[in-house]
Amino acid sequence: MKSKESKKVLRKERERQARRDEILEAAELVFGRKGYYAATIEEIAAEAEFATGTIYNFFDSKESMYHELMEKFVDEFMGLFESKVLSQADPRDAVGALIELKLNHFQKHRGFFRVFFETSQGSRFDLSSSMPNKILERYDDYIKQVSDIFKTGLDSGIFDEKLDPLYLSLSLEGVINAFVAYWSRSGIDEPSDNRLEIMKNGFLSRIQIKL
Amino acid sequence: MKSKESKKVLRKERERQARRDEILEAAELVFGRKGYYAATIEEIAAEAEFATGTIYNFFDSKESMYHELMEKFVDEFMGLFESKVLSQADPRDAVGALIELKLNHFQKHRGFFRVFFETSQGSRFDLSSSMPNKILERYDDYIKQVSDIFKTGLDSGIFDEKLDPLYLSLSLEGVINAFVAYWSRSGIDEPSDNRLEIMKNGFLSRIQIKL
Amino acid sequence: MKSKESKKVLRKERERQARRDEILEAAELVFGRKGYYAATIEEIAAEAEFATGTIYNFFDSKESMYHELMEKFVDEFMGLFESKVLSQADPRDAVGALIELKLNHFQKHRGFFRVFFETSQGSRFDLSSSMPNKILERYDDYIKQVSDIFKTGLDSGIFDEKLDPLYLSLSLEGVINAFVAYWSRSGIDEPSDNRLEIMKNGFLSRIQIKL
Amino acid sequence: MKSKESKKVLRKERERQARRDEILEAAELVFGRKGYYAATIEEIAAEAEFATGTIYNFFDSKESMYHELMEKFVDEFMGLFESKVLSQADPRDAVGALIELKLNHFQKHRGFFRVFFETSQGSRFDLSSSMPNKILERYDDYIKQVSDIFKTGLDSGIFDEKLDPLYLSLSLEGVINAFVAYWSRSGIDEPSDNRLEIMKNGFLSRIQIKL
DNA sequence: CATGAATGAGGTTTCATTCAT
DNA sequence: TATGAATGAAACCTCATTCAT
Repeated sequence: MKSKESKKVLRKERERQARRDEILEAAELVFGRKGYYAATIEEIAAEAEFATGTIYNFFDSKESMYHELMEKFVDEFMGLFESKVLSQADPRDAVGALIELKLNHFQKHRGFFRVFFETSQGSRFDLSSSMPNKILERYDDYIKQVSDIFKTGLDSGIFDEKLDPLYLSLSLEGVINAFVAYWSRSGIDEPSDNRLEIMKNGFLSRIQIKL
Repeated sequence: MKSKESKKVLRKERERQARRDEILEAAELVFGRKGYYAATIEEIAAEAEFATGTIYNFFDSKESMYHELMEKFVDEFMGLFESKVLSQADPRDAVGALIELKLNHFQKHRGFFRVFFETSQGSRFDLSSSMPNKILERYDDYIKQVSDIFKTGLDSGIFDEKLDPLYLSLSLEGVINAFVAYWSRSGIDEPSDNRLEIMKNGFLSRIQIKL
Repeated sequence: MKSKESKKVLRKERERQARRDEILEAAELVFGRKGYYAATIEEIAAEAEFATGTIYNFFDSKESMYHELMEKFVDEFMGLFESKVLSQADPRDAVGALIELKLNHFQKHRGFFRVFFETSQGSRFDLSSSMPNKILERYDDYIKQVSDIFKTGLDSGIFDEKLDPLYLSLSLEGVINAFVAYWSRSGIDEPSDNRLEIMKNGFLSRIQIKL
Repeated sequence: MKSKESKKVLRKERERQARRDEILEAAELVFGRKGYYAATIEEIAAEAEFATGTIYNFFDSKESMYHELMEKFVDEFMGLFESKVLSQADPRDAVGALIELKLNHFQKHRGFFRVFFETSQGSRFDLSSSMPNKILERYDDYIKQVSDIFKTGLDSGIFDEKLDPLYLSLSLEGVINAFVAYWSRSGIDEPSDNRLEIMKNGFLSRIQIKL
């Protein structure tokens, strides 16, 4: 049983974490709206309903806040990638799960997605910082894992043998990104099962062996 | 026959335009290297071998220079799109020509491509400005024209009828972008015929009616 | 006999004073380490093992805390000056006692000595405040008292008559300060009797009548 | 004979240097008035009659400006020390010249002297910066050179043999500093020959062999 | 009184833009 | 037109001080 004192400490710790998360959320919103440079700490603070200085009680700098956000974004995605995609035995299911995951994840982090995309496509904005490279490495790693899924499908004769796994992963990435961007642009918000079907059928049907 | 006076004016005008272009070229380089915000007028001026102030004899502001560059980028692409892609009678040739065009165009403007991509994917960096929207409109217009190509192919039974033209255009965009980004990231430079073949076969073979 | 109530009040008062002193001690440490500006209330609070806000239950501001510290430093010194130096009948003993006092006092408040020195040498850091001037006035007063010691010695033929009392006081100050600074710089800590002898002999032997 | 162009470049260079010097002068004034921390770039800029940003066309940062000033101060002093003091054959003349030099130099840089003193007495304000240590090293070097002067005098029997060279140098430093501070405090400005005599006689007569 | 998170004024620094030459 | 020094608005960040608990 925990002492009163220790409970109090825990509550404080929880509250602190909650405020941190609120700020991160605000930052995601503002970075998503404006991009890294045009976003100002003042705007993030206002969005989070705090004073400017308060932000610095939780984060060291604008840059580190951005990095944390980016990392959280990637971590969350990769966690789900492992649990929902890599766990699938059938490559077709894995690809389907991946499409679903990407659609959902980008739907959820709509605003920030664009900023992420900037950073993952060639190191933008601060070459001196090591973070973008870390992100890129993780991205390439992810691409490799997707390739392995396709490879399994190709080896087992499920997917058309004339295709290259890397080609397939990049294509899948590209197609999903293009659609997400398109839907995001057209301002339609609802996460539609319809979309999911379009993507799955569109992509999967193209690469499977025609019987 | 032109008068001496008018010839002189023309020469001056030509020279002015030449200097403008030099500056734009320098700007493309620097924006491509650093991104919009990290690029400074001073660096652009140095790259163009002019003084800082001189830039403002040709452009109103950093932003307008950027917009013009972007517009030029799009204009050039759309010009080629019309002359090389839309002119093709057979949709298969059109798609092939489009792939070739995009690869070449992005190869040529490698650095700026990233910046363009940032801006074309949703309105980035300055919502107050109307320019990004103009870009977006043109982009959507372009997508529509690509869709029409696919529609023609679907209607005439060349492409698999179960596919949606918009789906196909976005997919093509996405796939090419993903590959360009990947190749750009891996630092391999040579404009390879090989690549062109990979893309053409990879994409076209997937969507044509199997006989 | 004191009432219970009054005793309690006294105890509380004593405890309050004790906490004040702890804070002042911590402040002396931190000011000595970092100087006035680089010292932060947070660091002082941490050193005193209090929360930041608590400091303000005892002091109005960083500045007033600093002033009080400085005043305490001077008060303590002047108290000892009166009891140990001015009480000496023989000017030679008085000068010896003064040298000993300064060495000990600066040894004890080593860190803060530098900060004190900054402030005592002309009005440093905040001209709007009247406090530094009070310090300077007391310092000049002290110099006058030291001069009187020398004057007594000169009048009674103990010190060489050709010397000026003010000259002698300032010289004594300067010589001691230079040595203290030198020893402090070289990092040697031990309060050495040796040093005391060096200073006493060095200074006194120079100014006494040679027989 | 120089070309017109090269003359122009030289003139520009001279003017730039002149403006740099004006800023340094303003900085010396303000640092002298307020100390390093309380001095603001804005105040320095105002004093130099420039806009805030202009300062940064000449100096990298507040800190580097301060360092340059300090270094200039020391360089100038050390240059004169070599040419006017070390050149003296007779140690008595050397000591006399040193006293004169210090009085003049501190008279000239009255305000900054206090700041210099802060920094040379134990490293104040930014321990992470390497400059204060460099200053301290140079100061200790200087003390060593002064010691050598006294050593020469002691070895040749001019000064009283019972004295220690290091003791003498530190004493000389201390005495002069105390006097300069005193005179500076009392607000009397004129560089008086009288003062020079007081110092020379007061110090030199004390340490020479009485015949 | 003690706490420590929140505040926001103020300082340093950058850089697009202007303007006198 | 070309120049590049000067400008000053605006951004990031620190830290003395306040205040609700």
